[in-house]
Amino acid sequence: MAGRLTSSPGAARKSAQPDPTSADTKTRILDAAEQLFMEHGFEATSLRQLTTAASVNLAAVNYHFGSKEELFQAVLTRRLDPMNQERIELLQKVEREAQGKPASCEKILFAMLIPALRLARDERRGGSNFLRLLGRAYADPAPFIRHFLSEQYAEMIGRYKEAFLRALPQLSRQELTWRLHFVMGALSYTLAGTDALKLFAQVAPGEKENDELLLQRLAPFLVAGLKAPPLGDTRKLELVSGD
Amino acid sequence: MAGRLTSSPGAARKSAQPDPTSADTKTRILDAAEQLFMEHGFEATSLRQLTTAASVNLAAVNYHFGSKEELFQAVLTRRLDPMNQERIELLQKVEREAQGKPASCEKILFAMLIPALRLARDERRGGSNFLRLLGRAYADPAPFIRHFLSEQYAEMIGRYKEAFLRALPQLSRQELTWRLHFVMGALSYTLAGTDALKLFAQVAPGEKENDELLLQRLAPFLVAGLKAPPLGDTRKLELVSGD
DNA sequence: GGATGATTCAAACGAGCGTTTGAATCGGAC
DNA sequence: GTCCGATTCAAACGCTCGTTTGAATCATCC
Repeated sequence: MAGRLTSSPGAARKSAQPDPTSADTKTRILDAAEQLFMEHGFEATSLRQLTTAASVNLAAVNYHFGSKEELFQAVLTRRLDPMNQERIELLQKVEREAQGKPASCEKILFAMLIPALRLARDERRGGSNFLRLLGRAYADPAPFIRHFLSEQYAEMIGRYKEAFLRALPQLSRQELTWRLHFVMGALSYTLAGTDALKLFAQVAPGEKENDELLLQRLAPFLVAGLKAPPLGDTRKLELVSGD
Repeated sequence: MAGRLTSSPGAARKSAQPDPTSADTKTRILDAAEQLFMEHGFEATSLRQLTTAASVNLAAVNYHFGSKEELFQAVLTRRLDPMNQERIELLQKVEREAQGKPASCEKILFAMLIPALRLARDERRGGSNFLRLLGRAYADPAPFIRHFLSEQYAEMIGRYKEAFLRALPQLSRQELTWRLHFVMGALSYTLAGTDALKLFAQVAPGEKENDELLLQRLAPFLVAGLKAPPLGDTRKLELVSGD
């Protein structure tokens, strides 16, 4: 048996150009996995098609990552870690600029959206492919994916919740928890979308509906939802009354 | 070979009680499939565990439904068809009561949510299990699922879009298309949720956060988002400016 | 230039998959 | 009581899966 976990295996190589075929084996696997997991999902992507697409040997995945599951986590962590770190830093900057006063709801939300948008526009970091993968991972029932994501998101979400609580003092902590849930839902569903959009059709096909325009439409929707009067302030909804 | 597709195979039986083990074979398969597809997703659910859970023979799925994919569609269609039909009827009722004037945004939205809520509360129709399955199906990349869902939803969504257009004349058709997309995102993500909620934790564990309360929180959020001023009315968001 | 450890490779492993088969069984009609 | 189509059943088919193995290759240092 080769020394699979004795030391970080990829330590021998030196540089990595953005050339698709000449890159590091590890990187080639990650790139192909990002693409294929996004297109077909985790379960429906086989290591054989993945390693073929990456032009590496079948055994390379288990050698470099240990297992298919660990590969999936590596694919996510490569982009998610820096993105969430950037979100935290941006939030800190927003709060610094507010000088003790609560930052505005809009600015907090933008601090959350901007790193996602930057990532989507950066082809060197997977472009919008990765965000679509992330949106789908969010809805995946596999327990290891759910546990992994909740760990990756816990700190970032916690910090944003505190910031929103100060910006929206009329909301109880519980009410805000729900609304952040809705925000993440609309966001991840939208990012995962593209073809789901065809449900609603009529988006002019020639028009470049790029990610920036998308978030420009999403932001006002979410800000208005976050600022809506909480449940108790309006009359109770009459749901499920008799016909 | 038995006459697999010569006539509707289940036509010999007569009555079906809600007893879990004494029901129709077809029904037992559908019930088990609903549960397992919800828990593990389509790909990760094997016909062997499914037929074992339903206490039927392995071959019964192919005999009664033809294939695993067709079974999945049958699981969806059993609940989705009536629910979307109810949504359409409820919308017609709302528009009738408005007597020519555009119906209010709230009422249109409620007409969409109420059938989902009714289904969620009806244990005989799968309760909230099915809605969770539906939320996950919405994010599934498998093409046959996406095509199937877009067909199932096309008419309902189209009618609601026209109604919302009248209720929200300040929105362009394109803007509304996006907002309905966000609405469906928040809705399906929320319905698929349950354990995703633990991302945000702190929802008191003893408290019965049932589906009614959930939609009571979701509705004001969505209404506010739908009514938000469209993009052009506010200053352009300054995304991705330099630091 | 031989030793050493990291990496790649072809091949195989055992398991589980969706589906098919053909016989056994059932239940009502005649 | 016999027939017949509908249904159930145990067994197998062919295939693909993720993973493992042990030898071959490569790069590096002494």
